[in-house]
Amino acid sequence: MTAAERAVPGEGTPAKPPTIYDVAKAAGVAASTVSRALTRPGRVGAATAAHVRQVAADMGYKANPLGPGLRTGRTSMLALVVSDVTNPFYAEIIRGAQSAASEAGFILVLVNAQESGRIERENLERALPTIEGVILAGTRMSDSAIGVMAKQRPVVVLNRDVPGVPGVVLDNAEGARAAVEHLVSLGHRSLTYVAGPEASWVDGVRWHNLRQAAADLGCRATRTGPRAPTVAGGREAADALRGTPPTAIVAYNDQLAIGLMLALQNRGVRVPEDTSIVGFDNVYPAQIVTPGLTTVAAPLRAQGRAAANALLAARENPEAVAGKPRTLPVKLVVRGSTGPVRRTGDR
Amino acid sequence: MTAAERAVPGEGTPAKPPTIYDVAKAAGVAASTVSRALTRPGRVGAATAAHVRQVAADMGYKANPLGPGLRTGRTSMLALVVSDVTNPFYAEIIRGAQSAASEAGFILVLVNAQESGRIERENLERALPTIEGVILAGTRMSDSAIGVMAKQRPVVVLNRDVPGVPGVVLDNAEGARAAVEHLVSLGHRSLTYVAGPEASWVDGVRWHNLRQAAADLGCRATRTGPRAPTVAGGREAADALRGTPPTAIVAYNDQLAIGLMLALQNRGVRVPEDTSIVGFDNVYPAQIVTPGLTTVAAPLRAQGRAAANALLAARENPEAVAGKPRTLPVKLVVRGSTGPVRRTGDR
DNA sequence: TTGAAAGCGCTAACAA
DNA sequence: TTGTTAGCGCTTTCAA
Repeated sequence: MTAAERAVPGEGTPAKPPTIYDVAKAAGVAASTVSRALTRPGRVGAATAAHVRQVAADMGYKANPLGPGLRTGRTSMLALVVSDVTNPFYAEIIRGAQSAASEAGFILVLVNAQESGRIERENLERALPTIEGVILAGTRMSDSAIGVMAKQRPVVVLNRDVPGVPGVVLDNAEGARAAVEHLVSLGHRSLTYVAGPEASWVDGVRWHNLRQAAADLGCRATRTGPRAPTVAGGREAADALRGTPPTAIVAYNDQLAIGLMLALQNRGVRVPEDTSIVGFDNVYPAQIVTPGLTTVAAPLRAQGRAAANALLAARENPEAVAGKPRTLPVKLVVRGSTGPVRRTGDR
Repeated sequence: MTAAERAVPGEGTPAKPPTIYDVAKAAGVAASTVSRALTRPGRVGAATAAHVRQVAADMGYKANPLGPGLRTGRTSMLALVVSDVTNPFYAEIIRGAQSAASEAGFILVLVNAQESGRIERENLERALPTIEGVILAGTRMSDSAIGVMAKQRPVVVLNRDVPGVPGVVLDNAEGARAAVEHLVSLGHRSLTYVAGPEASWVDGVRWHNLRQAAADLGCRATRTGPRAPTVAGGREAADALRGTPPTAIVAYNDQLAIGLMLALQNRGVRVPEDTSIVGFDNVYPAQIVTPGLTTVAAPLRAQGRAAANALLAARENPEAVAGKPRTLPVKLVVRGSTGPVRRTGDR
């Protein structure tokens, strides 16, 4: 009986996938022998192994990871938590985590928080017993809640420094410096930072580094916000910028920068002639707006990969990965949204 | 002993989540009683039930779905297959499927094909034994391969008509008609359709309907392509459009339309003054480009939800859902990329 | 109303 | 080298 024959029995009745016992019976050996032949080829007679593998292949047998998972807790599943799947920021992170996971034979469970702490908690709790580790790409959990979870399962945090929990962050200092240097080289002597969410660790770091770099390079830096890290938030920020807008704006992220740019343009402000705008992340839409957005590019996909790999490493050896978060380099991508200062010394 | 105390025992040693036996022992009842108290409150004494629930809550007990999953195959997991997570087209679909799944107490496993049939097959095979059903949002599988899989697990296909497999499609006829009507009302008397991938079911349907609508409304329709359904594909299409571009272009999807628009603008073509452009889907970037893209909006999130719900329904009653795919309405969103014809009768 | 026991698919440990 | 057995966490019989 071939795989195809088994797969299409009556008609509507979904054919159950074959179990290891089906294979064992068909091959005339014990189930443990099948298991060994498939997972530990060395520990079984060559002829038997070949035969078993042949039979298993014919039947289309796939070991159900739930079986051993029950014993060992090894389900070959990882969870990735994002605050909103719809946010392009997560797209490349998801992709990176996905491919690293699947290369290691793992399945990726996507937990979408839908920007709600409650939904995040519910979904994560539901997934938790099933999975072997968690990547927190965007979360509303507190540091202490993360710490508690990290006691139960390996956890890797992205773009956040949670003491005692391994993390992958970006070189925000370098990014801020590059952005300011670029603006200064264009003749800008002051800039306005449009802040993101108040609670955001990254926001604090970015503003700190920006101010630092500005001070070092003789540039005045002011801060406005906080705003939601979205296009809508950017539009609001533009509305709040009454009168003549600043000559240079650095936004918390690309989404905010794009909203800002669109709203300012709508108001008749020319970008970059009147106002230069810089974002962070180099999200996909940044290259699609007109003019293209100058931005501090984050290696998003690499970040996703790094997170998944760190998790897999933590699974093997929980002690090894703790400590300082891993820092990934960033680089400034210059597009059309930044240009030389035109106006001189306005307020 | 409270949940917190159990959660943080030694230090580094990850605390195992409590099993039903832990709860049973703590509550002084049999495991089966715990199970009943938690899942079938009616079939257990009121006092016992309350007590057990209290103890379970204190210990932070969550039933591990893998246990019963082993018996019944009910793992409370659904898989969603997309050809590329990075594609904004899938963002809202993922979100819709995710929320419908999690409302039903299901976990969503994300299978990313990375535009490769091989990777898709590997990832899906790995996930298959674990999951209860599959949503194929974007797949390279053949109709027959899908049919075979549908015999083993409930399957729902998006934007494709696979005989015998439940599906959720868009009202492409209505969409095409709306697009053509809009263009005709602006004075356009001819349009060019830039086709998407050759193998795409949707592409065929869109072109067919477009031609039909154009014929009905006295408009000439020509076709060019096929192109990759991406911004890059759109740029290539623009390059291939030598000489004066058509006065009206309808693209296979928004991505293609955006690439087309950016490349044409780059070449000095004004949109919509020289050329009007219409896309399909109303993907997020469509509202961010300048001018905004006129597009046939698909209820992407609703589609994701509908697919997940159809899958859950199929799980209960496999026979009920087969038959004609469910059709979701679309509507034209008019933005700045379309305008009245300026030039007259150029070839 | 409650408890005891069996079994889901698999593999590790023990026997032969 | 191979087979037998036990047990992972849970629910569902079957008994009490």
